[in-house]
Amino acid sequence: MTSEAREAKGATAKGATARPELPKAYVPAEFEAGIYERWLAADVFAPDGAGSRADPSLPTFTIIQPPPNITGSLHLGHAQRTAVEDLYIRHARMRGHRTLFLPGLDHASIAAQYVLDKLIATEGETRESLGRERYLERMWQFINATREVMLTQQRGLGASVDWKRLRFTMDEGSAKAVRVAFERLYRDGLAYRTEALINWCPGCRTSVSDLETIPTPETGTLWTVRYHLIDPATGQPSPSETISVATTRPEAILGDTAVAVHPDDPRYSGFVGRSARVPFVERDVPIVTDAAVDRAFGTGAVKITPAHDPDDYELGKRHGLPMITVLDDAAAINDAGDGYTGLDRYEARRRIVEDLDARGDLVAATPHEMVVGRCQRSNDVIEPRLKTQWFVRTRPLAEAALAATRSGETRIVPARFDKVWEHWLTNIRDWNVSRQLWWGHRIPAWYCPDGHITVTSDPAGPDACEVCGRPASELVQELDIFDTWFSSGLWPFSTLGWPDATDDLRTYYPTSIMETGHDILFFWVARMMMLGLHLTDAPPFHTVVLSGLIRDERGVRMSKTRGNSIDPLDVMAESGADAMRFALIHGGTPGLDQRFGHQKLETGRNFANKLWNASRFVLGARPAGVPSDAERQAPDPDRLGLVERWIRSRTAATIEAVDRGIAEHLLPEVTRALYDGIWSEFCDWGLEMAKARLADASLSAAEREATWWTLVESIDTFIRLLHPVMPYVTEAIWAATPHDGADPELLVVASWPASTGRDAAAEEAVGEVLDLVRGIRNARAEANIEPGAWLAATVFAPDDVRSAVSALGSVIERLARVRPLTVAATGVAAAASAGALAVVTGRLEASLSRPATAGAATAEVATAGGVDRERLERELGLVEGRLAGARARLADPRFLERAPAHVVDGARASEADLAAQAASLRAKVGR
RNA sequence: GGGCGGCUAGCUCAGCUGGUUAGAGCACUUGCUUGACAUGCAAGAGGUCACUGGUUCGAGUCCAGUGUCGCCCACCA
Repeated sequence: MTSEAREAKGATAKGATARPELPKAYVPAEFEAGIYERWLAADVFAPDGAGSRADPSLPTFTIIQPPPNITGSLHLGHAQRTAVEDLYIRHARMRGHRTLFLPGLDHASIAAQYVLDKLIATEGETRESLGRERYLERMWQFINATREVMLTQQRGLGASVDWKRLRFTMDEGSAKAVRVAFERLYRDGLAYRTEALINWCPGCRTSVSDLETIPTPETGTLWTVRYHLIDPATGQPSPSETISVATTRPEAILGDTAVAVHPDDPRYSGFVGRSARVPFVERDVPIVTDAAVDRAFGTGAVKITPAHDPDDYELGKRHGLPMITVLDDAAAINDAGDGYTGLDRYEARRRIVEDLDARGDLVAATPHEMVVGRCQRSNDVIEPRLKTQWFVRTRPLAEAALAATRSGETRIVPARFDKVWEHWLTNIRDWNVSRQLWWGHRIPAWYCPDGHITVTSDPAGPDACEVCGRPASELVQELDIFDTWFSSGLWPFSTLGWPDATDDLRTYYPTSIMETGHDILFFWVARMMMLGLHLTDAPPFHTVVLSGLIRDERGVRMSKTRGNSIDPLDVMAESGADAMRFALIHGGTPGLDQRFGHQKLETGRNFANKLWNASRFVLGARPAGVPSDAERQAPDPDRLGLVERWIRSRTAATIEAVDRGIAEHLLPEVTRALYDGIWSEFCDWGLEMAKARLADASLSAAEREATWWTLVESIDTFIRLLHPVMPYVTEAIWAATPHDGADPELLVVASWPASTGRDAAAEEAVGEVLDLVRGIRNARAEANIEPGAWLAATVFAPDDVRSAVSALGSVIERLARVRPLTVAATGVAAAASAGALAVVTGRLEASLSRPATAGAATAEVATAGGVDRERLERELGLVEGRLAGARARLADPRFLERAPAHVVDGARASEADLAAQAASLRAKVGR
């Protein structure tokens, strides 16, 4: 039967298509898209998909994707998120777990409005000009476009998500979860409405949380202003009696309701209890004492504006001071600021300073280093301001979150973030969840004319005021929406159907790993934890894995405005998704930021290319006796030589290292183990040794087949191990490699390899021989032997390794380019023959010379002086140095006494080897 | 004002619970179209592990402190 006929028959018999050959060139763009389509067609991503091979008796493994903001396209940070999450998911899937990787998108209310406002501005529109309804229509239109871009990017990355479970924080499921969550919190006394000092962004026209207020250092001005005391006799300000206060915000004068001094400050003791007149508004305010006043700052007297400063607010509450709001939504002066009404805050400031100066009450103006809060989104200076808003009481929620991490129920990786977590949750303040925006979930609270509050999760709203029974028709719903992070905070369970007791919730919750950037630990992770524990009675995830941020090649944080952001699609088009995933994972030390640049991508692409070509070689080296459609089989254990045993042992070592890396969440260790195992060991040595075996005519056909099956086995193992990192190239190779009956059609659902165990004897013997090969190559290079020249060699080996060296003869010949090769007992030729190159490595030695040829009697290869002394002297120096070190250590009784036995034994063995090596080298150089 | 992190080869970074000679990629030098791969192969050069002190038989690794860069938290007018 011809091979073609056999292949055709095999294909027919098994009903399978013939294995394709790997194309010669590795071009990721040519196969990546097709492979993703095959995965989708086979329905292998979903835990309950038709192609799933999960073992239902194993625990489920769930990752809910941190939903990217729907405001635009994905950047490299998202790509990194996805790469890491997909690695965990693919690994768990191959281990047979039912895995759910649930994709999603976040409506990002404030960020989305910020982007859309800019967009409609180019069309000559504003939020106000459109009105709430048309604005929201416009928003949906906008996000329906961005959504497609983002989902395309996700597919390109190779994310093995369950698309039929795709969720959005503005979908009906999320809306319901938000309503129910809020009602629960309200009924449990954990959500309340009150007037409080909040952070107001005049640009976004909304309040923002403390986290969204970025403290920004700035050089401002500290103005010293004179307030006139009231003369008790006349009730009028005294021209001469004054008290000077310092302020960085003169416009806030308009809202002053007191002047405060320290109770023990002798400078002002006479003023306490009297009144001072606030300029412009001509209001008389008391001079009060409060220990919060810093006597050393400014003049030691401070003007108090309770409605516009957090310190003043607290002080005002303590002293029962009136709170006068002087700024409107746009941060212009309102009606309370008589004479300045309508002026922008900074214009008002300028005018007030001028006017104070004109009155002669401006004492000083000095530059002042200070910190102002700016809006995370718009960068506007935040104004503290009194507003009636909804808050979530965080203290009890935070305590539960702390208990979960302290007990180890939930673990944070890397562990050092525990401290940050503890500190933040211990000092947490109540969470302002009201936003005066339109794009988001409207707060389900209704108010009746008497001011009663009714909260309900019923989408139709309440029937009546739950306090006084007024009918629904008289109630008005809150206009404010929720902070976008409120819906995100429900994400791990709202996506699984909560508040309903769905199958998904029961099966996949709590989730396994929450992987995200450390920059949103508080914004998001802490809130999911707090809300999850309260609403579902379970911590929403077992492990929090915090990744670093992606920076550009110069270490600058990537952003679109800086113009240094990279579109993952561009990267993938150029280098392939695999290369990008490898680079992102390889550089992602847990919790640390990484710089990302071209060279790292090249490393990834080259690595994929290496594996591709190694696979091509192995597949092409199939011995004649093995049919092309043969099922994959383990190599015959009775026909394994040292080379095969070494390859299998090193492959097992790679499996172990990869398993360890994943278990410990040290993903760069995973890629490092794969890179070294595949490239530096398997390709550089394993394949090269195997070539010698495959070409060795003295071996039986069965032995050569065992060699080949060993290579196939390693390739098979490597593509399985590498699949979670580089899913495409490994799947492509899988299609071309032999499989057995237990293997599925697609690698994505193949089983995870198990270590076949290490072979210490083989590793040791081959290791010694490889050292010798390196030594010979080195000597040849230094002696300027032509690379192609064959030298005759005698290898001297101690008794216990001599047979191993002999068995590896063909390997040594091929790799060191020596022939003929003779193996002799150590000590047979202690002194090198004249003109021969001497090589001493570890316990092995070699002597190299020109093979005798018909025409030339000379066998000299070394430099004119016979042995090349210089090199041997240098080696001897090194060895003697190490020997001296080893002896010094062994001479120290405290070392012998206190170091553990295996360390001492190791030192003794090393001393013996070094001594022998030194003796041999000394003999060679004639010392 | 607290807290955390980085500081290791020219560049970018590994180095887990302390154990002989500190690694990789890129860049560099020399030489190779060796029938898997020039997206490659071989050989090589390059580091007082920021500094000071301590613990230890032994410190890049642990402790204390210093410097420097960066990040997080924090209501001083």
